[in-house]
Amino acid sequence: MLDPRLLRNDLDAVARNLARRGFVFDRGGFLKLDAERKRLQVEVESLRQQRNTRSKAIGKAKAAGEDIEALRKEVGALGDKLTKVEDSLSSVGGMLDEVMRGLPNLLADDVPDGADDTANVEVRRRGELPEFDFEPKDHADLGAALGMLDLESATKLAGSRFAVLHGELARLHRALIQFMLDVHTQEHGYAEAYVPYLANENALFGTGQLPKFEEDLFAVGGDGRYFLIPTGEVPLTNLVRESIVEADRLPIKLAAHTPCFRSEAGSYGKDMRGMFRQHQFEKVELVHIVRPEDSRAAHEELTANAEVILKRLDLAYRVVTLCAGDTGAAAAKTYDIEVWLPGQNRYREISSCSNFEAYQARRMRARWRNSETGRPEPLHTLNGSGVAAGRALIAVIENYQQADGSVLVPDALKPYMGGCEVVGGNT
RNA sequence: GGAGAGGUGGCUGAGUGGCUGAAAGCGCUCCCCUGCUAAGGGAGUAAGGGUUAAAAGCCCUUCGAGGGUUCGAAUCCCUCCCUCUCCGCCA
Repeated sequence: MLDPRLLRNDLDAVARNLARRGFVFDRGGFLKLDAERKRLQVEVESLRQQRNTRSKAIGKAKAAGEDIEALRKEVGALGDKLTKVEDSLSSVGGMLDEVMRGLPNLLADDVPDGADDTANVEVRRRGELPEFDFEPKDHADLGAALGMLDLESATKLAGSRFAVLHGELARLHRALIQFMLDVHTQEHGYAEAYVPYLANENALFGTGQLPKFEEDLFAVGGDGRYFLIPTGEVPLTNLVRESIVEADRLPIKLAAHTPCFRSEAGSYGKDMRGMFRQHQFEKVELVHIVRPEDSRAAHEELTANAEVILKRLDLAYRVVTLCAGDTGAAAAKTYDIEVWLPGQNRYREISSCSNFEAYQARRMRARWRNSETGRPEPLHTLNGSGVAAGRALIAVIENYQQADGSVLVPDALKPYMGGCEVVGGNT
């Protein structure tokens, strides 16, 4: 959500910023609704004040043993009128809320213009592209040949866009997760958390998945209204929902390994090969909760923390700044980290690191106590994958493949592989 | 799943129809006192919103959530959510 004060004071600037995303803001409609809201609210409050004081007068008169019948009638009429105006206010207020809730975040100044991912801007490249003296295969072929990536069984068990991993490949996947968690908690100062994999509507509203992106989520039946989390961001960030964090507790840096569930609605036919785009995947998520003045630096730090994982795995990658049209609705600015996949002969997204500034915090009512003003103010939230485990597995398979179809275990993962140095080395 | 108890400010905890946005205590902030420390004295200390360019002031709302009764609800009624205790079940 945006600062309502900013909307009132500098509507044109807000509209101009949102237009960069291609979002058309109906300024006239907003102004009309807001003026109506203001008028009704002033009236409601004035009527309430009258009712309150007259009701107290009844109490006094009654205590003094006076006749209160006339007063009671007068206040009763006041109450009827109040109810009517209140109804109008809540209807106008509801419309206004809907407009407010539907507004995307303001983009940071340094987000490049552009409509889609072709306009994203590369920030840096790291690592050497691997060279093969044979024709490299992609992970789907390699995994199938190893007998360790079993998409047919996954289809039988659940459907398309699921995977079953076997043996050393399953272990390699687990090793990646352990490795990433260890690096972030032991070297980057993140506190590890274990969190629910189901979230309620409030939590999903807080981080911005609801109400606009419900079709991307899996809903779960049962008494309550639950959804499978699409990312660990949802439980981690919502830890500060509806709370006021004392300044000396900031920054809060959290890391968690969670599965992620995405319906991938609207992506039919896209990335159908292998396990690149799945309904279920694992991820180590990093979240920062910071003071507003620190969020830009935290964004760089968070992104660098995720990059360390790829550096340690000796994987080539690049970092891109998403352009205006490609930046998610809740984010002010996003860096995507793209890892080199020899099987696709290009860089593909393996992490997305975003600064949400106060957007999620306003939706969550997550505040910190600013000692300079003494007031609770929205804090800033950030998150990024550090990194997606399923895609990291793909990257390792494709980058560490050998001519015979086996896969070398990267040095960084060896401590987690119980002596196994080559996946498929015995076959 | 069965039985019971309960959800009040940062915390503990009073409060069964009006003078209670809320006693008291703890914590915290500021001031006074004290050579330091400890102890003591005083004042302040919820959030959201409206009015305002902003503030001050004034006003409205909020005692788990949502409805209802009433001139008036933390207090009475209904529904839901959550927490705790005991029993059962279970990894």
